[in-house]
Amino acid sequence: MALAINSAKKKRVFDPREFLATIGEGRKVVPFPKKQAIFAQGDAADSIFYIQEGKVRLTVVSEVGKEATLGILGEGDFFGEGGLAGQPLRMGSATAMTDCELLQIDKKAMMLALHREHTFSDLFVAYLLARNIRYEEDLVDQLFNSSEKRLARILLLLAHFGKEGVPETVIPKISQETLADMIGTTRSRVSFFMNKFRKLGFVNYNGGSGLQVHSSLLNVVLHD
Amino acid sequence: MALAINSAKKKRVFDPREFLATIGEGRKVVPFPKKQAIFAQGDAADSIFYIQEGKVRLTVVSEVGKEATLGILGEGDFFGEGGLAGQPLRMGSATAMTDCELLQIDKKAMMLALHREHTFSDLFVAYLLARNIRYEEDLVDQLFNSSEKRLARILLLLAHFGKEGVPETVIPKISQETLADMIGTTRSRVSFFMNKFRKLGFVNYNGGSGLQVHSSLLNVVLHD
DNA sequence: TGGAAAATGCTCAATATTGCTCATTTTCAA
DNA sequence: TTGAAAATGAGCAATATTGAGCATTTTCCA
Repeated sequence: MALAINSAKKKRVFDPREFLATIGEGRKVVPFPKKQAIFAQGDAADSIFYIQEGKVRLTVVSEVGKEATLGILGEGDFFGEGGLAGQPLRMGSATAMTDCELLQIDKKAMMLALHREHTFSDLFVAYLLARNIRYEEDLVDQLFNSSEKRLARILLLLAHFGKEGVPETVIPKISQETLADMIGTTRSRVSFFMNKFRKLGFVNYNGGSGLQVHSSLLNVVLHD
Repeated sequence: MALAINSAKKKRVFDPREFLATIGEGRKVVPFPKKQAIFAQGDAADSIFYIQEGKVRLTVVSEVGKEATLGILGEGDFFGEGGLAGQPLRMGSATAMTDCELLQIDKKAMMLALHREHTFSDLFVAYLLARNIRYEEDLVDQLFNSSEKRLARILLLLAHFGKEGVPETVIPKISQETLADMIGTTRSRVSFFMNKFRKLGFVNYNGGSGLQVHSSLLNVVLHD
């Protein structure tokens, strides 16, 4: 499903970690081992998270049990902010994809922090704006593109989800099932297109754990 | 296409209009007659808008000329905020659906205003959070539901897009073409489902300009 | 009010997508 | 290392969707 592969890695004039550390009460650093659930759909939404380290996957499960992946977030991203908008319960689940170090902030403490420090408030607004733009792009992608193009787009995004600025041509392990959940199609389809892409030389993956993406070639798929 | 029928009508502890009026420089009230373009995809994005009165439609056009409607906004909504996040150009177009009275605020003035008044900053953050939630819902809708369900959902949302709290059972004039753009399908499909819904008694529309929605019945479609 | 433009309802063939199933291959923890 | 679980590649019939075209009906403005 239309995944948001965020990574709020901007030039750091202001270090949110440093500021967040100054929130006394209502804040704690929590480590999560790989695969652990951070929160589940339906839990009370009384805190928000900031990723200090690691990758987190956000998912939603439909009434009939279908799963969608709404985003894969990385260092510098916030998540679980729905509570701030008055949502009493988590609308989806969050799971650690790698070992993570998260900063968990109580809703109340977060609101106070937003008032205390303009720079922090600015950072949060910037984050929300970026997230909005990303959701909008995902939506547009869903509305305009076929599942083949959506797959190509997600692969490209994943390929650039590497370290600071350095495009990874090798995508970390990700199952076809998850890819299907990300672009809103079935695993059949993903398998079909992945093999097509492979035969055409757009991607490379042979048993090995890594998936190699040839960005410029995949771009062709995206733009017809 | 996955339209966001927003309407930021909350309890008003703080009147944004009043505060916005105090921004001296860099702010002006602009009237837009029905159907007039407010800005177009590709324009410079150097201001943001606040809707004082009227309805505005946000659209995007794809490379191949397909059009998507990203949202229909109403009183109390902001739009064109992409510039605040650093987007130099408009990523889509905004058009007045009715006669509108908009407050246009320069990017710089907006940023100053966010600093000057905490309450305003809070309001804007709340708006962004609400928008995020809405985009997320639209995305989930796209990922999970068939076009028939998406149409049902949009009709329900439009039906509740009325005056403060009072659900409208009659939806203002909206073409099947626009509906198709909103849910990401073709007019054929919309025509097909609209007639199906009509035959089943879920909606009513006979030439007359209004479309009547039987919410509880349509809800059945949505939940199978 | 007369027309032109827009919107609607329908049909149809060509595709795309789903939702299975099944046989292998890979991965991973005990 | 080994066995169970997860992931993959394929095939296939049933559906859903697209993208056209075309005849009416409605809308709306000059």
